[in-house]
Amino acid sequence: MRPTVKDVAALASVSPKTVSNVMNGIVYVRPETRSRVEHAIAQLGYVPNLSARGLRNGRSGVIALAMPDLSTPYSAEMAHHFVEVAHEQGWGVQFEETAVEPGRAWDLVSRARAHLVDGVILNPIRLEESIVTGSGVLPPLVMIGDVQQNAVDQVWVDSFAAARDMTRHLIGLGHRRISVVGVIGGRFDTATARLRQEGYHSALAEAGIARDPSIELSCEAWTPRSAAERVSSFLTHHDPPDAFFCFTDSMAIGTLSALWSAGLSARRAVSVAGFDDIADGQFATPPLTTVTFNKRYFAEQTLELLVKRMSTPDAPPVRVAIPHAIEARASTTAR
Amino acid sequence: MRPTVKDVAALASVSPKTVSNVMNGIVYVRPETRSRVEHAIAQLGYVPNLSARGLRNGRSGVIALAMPDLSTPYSAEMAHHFVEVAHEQGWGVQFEETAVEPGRAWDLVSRARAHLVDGVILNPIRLEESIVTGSGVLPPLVMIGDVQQNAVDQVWVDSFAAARDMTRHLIGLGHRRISVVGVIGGRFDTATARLRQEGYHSALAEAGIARDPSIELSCEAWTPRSAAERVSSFLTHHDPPDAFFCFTDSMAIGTLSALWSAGLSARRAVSVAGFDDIADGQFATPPLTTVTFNKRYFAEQTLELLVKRMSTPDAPPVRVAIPHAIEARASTTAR
DNA sequence: ATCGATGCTTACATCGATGTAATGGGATGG
DNA sequence: CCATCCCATTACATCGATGTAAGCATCGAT
Repeated sequence: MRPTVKDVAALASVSPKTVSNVMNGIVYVRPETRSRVEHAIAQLGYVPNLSARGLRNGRSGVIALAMPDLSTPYSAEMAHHFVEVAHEQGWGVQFEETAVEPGRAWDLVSRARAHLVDGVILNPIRLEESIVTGSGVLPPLVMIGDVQQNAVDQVWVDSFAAARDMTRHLIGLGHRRISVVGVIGGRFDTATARLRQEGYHSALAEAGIARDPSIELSCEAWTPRSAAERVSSFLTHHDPPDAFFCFTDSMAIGTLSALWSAGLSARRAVSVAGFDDIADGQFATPPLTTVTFNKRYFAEQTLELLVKRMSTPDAPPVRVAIPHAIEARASTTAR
Repeated sequence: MRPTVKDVAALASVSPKTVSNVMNGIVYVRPETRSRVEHAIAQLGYVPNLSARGLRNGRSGVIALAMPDLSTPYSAEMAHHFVEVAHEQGWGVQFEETAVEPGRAWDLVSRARAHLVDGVILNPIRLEESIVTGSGVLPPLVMIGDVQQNAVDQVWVDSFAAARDMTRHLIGLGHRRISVVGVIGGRFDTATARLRQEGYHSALAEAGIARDPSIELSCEAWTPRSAAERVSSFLTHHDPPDAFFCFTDSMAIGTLSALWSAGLSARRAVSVAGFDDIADGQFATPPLTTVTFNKRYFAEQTLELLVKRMSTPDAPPVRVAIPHAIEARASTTAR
């Protein structure tokens, strides 16, 4: 049977509350009493029951992180940083995946309200209306990503500006016929895709390049497979463009693969750029030019917002933009 | 203020316990009463407080997953499957990373004992003696990976056999001078590296090929970067081998990158094989030959063991091996 | 020596859900 | 029409930690 405060108290000949005082360290406890209690704790191997503590003071010390799909390298890197930063501050992190089925995000928010988690970091693909307009009070919640809303705190990278900057970069290298991979289309429509597409259009416009819908390629999913298939089928019917700007590194990797299959060396013939700066992008062949941002900083800012929100639930929502930059590597070259 | 069973009970004109009975569904409740209660629950937006429930019946409904580094594609894919399988069975999953600092795994086990999690899935790199020999009772615990022990349940892929099979595959393609990447050496020493190295040696021996320590390359970490650096420096001093067998796909990707930088096309000149079958391996250039296994099945088996362990803590430990296979792709070709 | 103040420690109630044992109402059979 | 049994429902206690307010020393000052 696991020892409780009672057992510790009995062994140390004090009351349960004194044990609690020793552990929480807010109230002053005589040094001699303290050491007796600490000794008893060590001797019994006592560990506080967090369910009981959570019930009593309404905090579990756990936050939830909801991402569309944990298995993608991008999500994994973000998750890594969130777990690290949270851990350093004493938080546990519980995971959810939201892409698997609709409504998952809502489940999660419910669980938050069930007090198993004290707050939620949510990365929606689309705006789940149910969350923001949901009946009742929302748990402390920070959204990450591009979804446009102003009901809750949000941390994001400016997809529009970043996509515009990347397109400018490609234009600066002398490319004119720049294909984009991952635009909205078919069943696929996300805030992120929309914004990146607009950023691309904006850069084209300012350079006086006409849009060509036939080289704006949509994918069923933002995966290497989907991009590879789309680009392959494109290449069988069209001349290769000067460059491919893929809306994620994963799709860029798929695109490189498709070019390789088609016998086109990305270095010589066609530039390829990505977005997200995932670790493996540096080791693609050739190393991938991409949009980078400080993921660790992103996680820190998000957690800071979340913790603030916990203490001041009624403060007006805040939006924080994380700076981005173009990381030029060998996959994009001058024409 | 969040509604409680009491509020629901009052609204439905029943007792709190009846509300509980409706929700847990074990005791029969008259349909009319049931619907009245359900209506009240919906109307109030009632969600049970899991801390309270956890306190009362000693279960939190959450398990912990501890992996060395969540940001690697391999860990991410495994994590994805664990989260999915667990979710389907109603479990929440809490994450920990163990590679960051020694002792992290032990913290985790403590937290388990604190009843915030009902069980732990642990992927150690080395055997943390403290865990198995640790004082007191262990929480329900399943280890995944190659670490040799027989104190607790374990699920694993037979690294020795798989590495032997892959080496046989390369030998079968006509390769004789087969370099391995990721062997133990320097500060780096893991059970997995050791077993894969032994499997490699075993296949060499049965083919009558002499071992050549100068082509057994150790890396500081099992990352693309580390492998790329190691292989690059190797290639500046030695002739390229017939093939590289990398102990993970991540290292294989780094190796491909190094070969590319050195101006060697992996397709024509040098075969490269990996291990783990991460998603991006298929989209490497060329697509990566690798050791594959059913990750979803791995997760299912692990969770099954964990749940069994929860109900029968004193049953003898079990070890489950997950079948593996060689997935031959374009990165390995006949000589 | 007594009063008051200071401050460590204690008893008790509480958080919310649920197992246990008792209660009450209704149906059935004689 | 009454006794009996059955079963849905209820009152109460409980899980473990901790806030609240009372209690009890000890010490200093008058």
